[in-house]
Amino acid sequence: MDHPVPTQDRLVLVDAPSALHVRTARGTDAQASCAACHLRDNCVAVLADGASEAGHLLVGRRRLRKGELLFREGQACAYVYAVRVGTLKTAFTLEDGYEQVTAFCFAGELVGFEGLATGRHATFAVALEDSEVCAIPHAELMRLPPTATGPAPAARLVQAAAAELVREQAAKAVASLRQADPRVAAFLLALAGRMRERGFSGTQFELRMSRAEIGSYLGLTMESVSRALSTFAARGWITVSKRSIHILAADALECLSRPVGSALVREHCPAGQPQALAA
Amino acid sequence: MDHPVPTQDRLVLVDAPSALHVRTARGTDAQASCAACHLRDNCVAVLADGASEAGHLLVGRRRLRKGELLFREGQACAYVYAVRVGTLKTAFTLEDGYEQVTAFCFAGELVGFEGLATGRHATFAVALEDSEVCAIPHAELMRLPPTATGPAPAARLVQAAAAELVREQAAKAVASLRQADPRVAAFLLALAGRMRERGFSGTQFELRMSRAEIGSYLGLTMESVSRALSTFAARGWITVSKRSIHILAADALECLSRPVGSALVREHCPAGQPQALAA
DNA sequence: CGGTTGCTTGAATTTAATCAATCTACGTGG
DNA sequence: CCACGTAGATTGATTAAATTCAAGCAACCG
Repeated sequence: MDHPVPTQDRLVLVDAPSALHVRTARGTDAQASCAACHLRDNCVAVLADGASEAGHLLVGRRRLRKGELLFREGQACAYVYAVRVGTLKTAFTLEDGYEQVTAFCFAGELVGFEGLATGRHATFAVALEDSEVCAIPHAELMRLPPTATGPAPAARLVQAAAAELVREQAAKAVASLRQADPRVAAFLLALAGRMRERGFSGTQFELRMSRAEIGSYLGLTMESVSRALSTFAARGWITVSKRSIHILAADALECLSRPVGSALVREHCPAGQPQALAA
Repeated sequence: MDHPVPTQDRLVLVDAPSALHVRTARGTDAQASCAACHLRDNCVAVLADGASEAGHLLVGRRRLRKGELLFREGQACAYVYAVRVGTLKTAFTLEDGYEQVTAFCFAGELVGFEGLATGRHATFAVALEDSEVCAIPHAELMRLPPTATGPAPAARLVQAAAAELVREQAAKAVASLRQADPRVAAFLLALAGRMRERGFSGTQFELRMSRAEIGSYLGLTMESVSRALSTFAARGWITVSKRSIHILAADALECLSRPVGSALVREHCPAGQPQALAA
């Protein structure tokens, strides 16, 4: 059975029209306003803020300990989640019990989107470290009108969905690379880029996921991932110590990860100007 | 420069508040109402209809000849397209000039979504056969209020985006399978399923894309795709003649395509079922 | 008819998966 | 406090598979 609100024992949600608040059982108000959030400029879910003045939007926070589930496969989807702190992964279970990792989600990114398709989550989400998320009730969000400062939240949600789609397509392209090393290199670079976007170091960071999870995500075995990392380290491109990564030669990785296409000719676009929407 | 409307020389769009019409230069009105569309029940873009009574929505049709581009990479994205007739592919160009196919789009499906992320298309779309699409101006669509018959078009757009995302994740999972045959099997089954959804035969159909395109999509070489198809045919699971496919043993394909993880594997197919390529 | 495109098939090569052993860090319980 | 078990990671040897290179075939088109 699904809970109307992802309450944690000590977390109670209240309607807060002008500023988003979460009242905890401790009696303190956890500031849930996007305006005050440290992710203000990077969070996709800022869509939920600003809009709140016009309507009633209950945005709750939820703290997750490492390994804790945010939602499961098949669970009714009432919320879209914005990661505030930490890292999650989403995955689905294959018939043999093996799990296929579909995404890693960092602070400022949305999770649980896919559930909007059918109203039930197609994947499950797990915290890879202690994390905190904002739970945004998407049905209510969709009803909110445009704000003075921007388009309707719905539009921003669509935009976020499309961005997610693009990211997914890019990830699929990486997984389609035929060799292991380029895939891992591309993975590292993508990770570094996302870190940098969030204001963290793009050259030195901690992997929050296991080799096996990376492997699942990339379509490789754990061993292949490990070997690729070792290879990069042996060439002096990175240093690896357990899950701590230091990128020394991003350009070398970049060069390696550069996709080399399969033998597919550009049949439809002969040299010169590709034929398009006739002017 | 981008065009406010994807006009074709002989296609002129008119505002039609109560029913969506396209006036062609020939002077005839092409019925563009979703209500009268043969895809009525299957088209994701029905979201554009019904809503039209409340506001003004210009929906244009565009006919594409085989090989013609619907939009290019980098082009400003003013429309989301619904495929009415035919098949398209979307792809992006890799640095070496080869193309990475991201999706195949059949009648009743949406194309061009990814452009909403940044306002510019991340992929290009090409007709794989003579096709016809509806061009839906998404900015206008987003402004439309909820209809009597259902939620706001915006909500349905979000839903469609999420569905697209789920599809993409599933496709990525297929591309992550470590062997070629399961990938091709999964591809065939997915294709068959989509055909069936549209009311076509799920066992006998025509591939609209080349082996190379399938390969790009699946992360395989053309040769591997060809070999997989030959193998299936040799086992009597399908018949292949050029691009015509006849599925004889969907269950065998199903069993083969069932994703198998690495270390956690415990198999899997019930006794009697073809276990793998072992004859 | 000759050239092109797409597809199939074969043989050699390259590469990742698999199987297996080892090592470390870590938490638990004696 | 330390032995112990476990989980994650690394590395090596072997095997299995896809890619690559190459040849040939069939359909199509100007």
